[in-house]
Amino acid sequence: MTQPPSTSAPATAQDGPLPRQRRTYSIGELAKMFEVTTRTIRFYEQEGLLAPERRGQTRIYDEKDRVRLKLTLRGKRLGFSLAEIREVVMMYDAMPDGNRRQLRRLIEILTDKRRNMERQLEDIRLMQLELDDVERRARDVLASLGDSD
Amino acid sequence: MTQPPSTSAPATAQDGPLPRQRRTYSIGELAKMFEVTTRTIRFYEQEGLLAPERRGQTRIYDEKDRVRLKLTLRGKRLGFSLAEIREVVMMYDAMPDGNRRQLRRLIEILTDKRRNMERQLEDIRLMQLELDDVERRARDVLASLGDSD
DNA sequence: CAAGACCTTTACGTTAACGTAAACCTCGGC
DNA sequence: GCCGAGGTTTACGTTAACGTAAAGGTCTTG
Repeated sequence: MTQPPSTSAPATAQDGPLPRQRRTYSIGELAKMFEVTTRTIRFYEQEGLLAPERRGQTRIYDEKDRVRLKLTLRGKRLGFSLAEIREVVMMYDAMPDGNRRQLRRLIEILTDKRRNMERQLEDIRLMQLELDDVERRARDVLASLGDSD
Repeated sequence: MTQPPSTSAPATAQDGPLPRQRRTYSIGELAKMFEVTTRTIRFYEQEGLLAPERRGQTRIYDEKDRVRLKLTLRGKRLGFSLAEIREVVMMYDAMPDGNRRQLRRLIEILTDKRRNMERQLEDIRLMQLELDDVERRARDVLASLGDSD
């Protein structure tokens, strides 16, 4: 282990309240924490979504990196491409000294994403109804199979 | 969504009582209707998600096919793979004469999907908050840029 | 000092979901 | 008769998002 064995991470796969003291993480820790491979994390860096510091060769991730990874994975679960995620993330970073055009563009993108979310909400609602229906039918058939088989 | 009723029945002479209600679609019609390419629709067939009838070489889609395509595309928007979608669709079709094991398996899958939906709902909620936050900041910066730029 | 355990880079492989192109029918209209 | 707008098959190409393997560095622990 390259890390000080002070506190072993719980590896809950979700973000939990981790000890305030531990401000940095190794790539392996993050990988376990979010249940992804180290390859994935390195790939995200290569795609410009993460930029951890280095101690020698070794990557050192801090709280900000961890949050980014979390947001990235959430975006992925919602079907965003890494390119889309990067677009927002990078613009967010460039915001403080962004010019009007960039900011308007960012807001435009956000509005678009929001519309996307709305549609997904509706899709989920409909899909849930579908699933309910199918399951109900399945249970009916199963019940009707009662004593025969 | 509702298109002019262009029944693709040739309406040749020798007309018997044409089954009203029996609307059919060409592949091109469906493609336009859902804003996908014909390639996509053929691909879905190849993957076992659609099974249109044929008149000669030509594919003839009916109402059931259209609904299937709609559900498939909705599933896709929610991040399901075609394999996952097919799994549910095929089990649904095989339901009537399915055995216990198959039905239980189907219900199992459905429960899994439902969990998936729940998580997505939460993800969307969180993502919306994120987007709100970013947009608010962006607007703040934009406002503070008031007279300078 | 050797063995693990963890990290690194480089680079080729894989899968899903189509895109794209070629080469071909077939039909209704001018 | 031919033309354009549809349809068809076959088959190779592409992209995103990693997987996987090789070959090697650095600790630390027995």
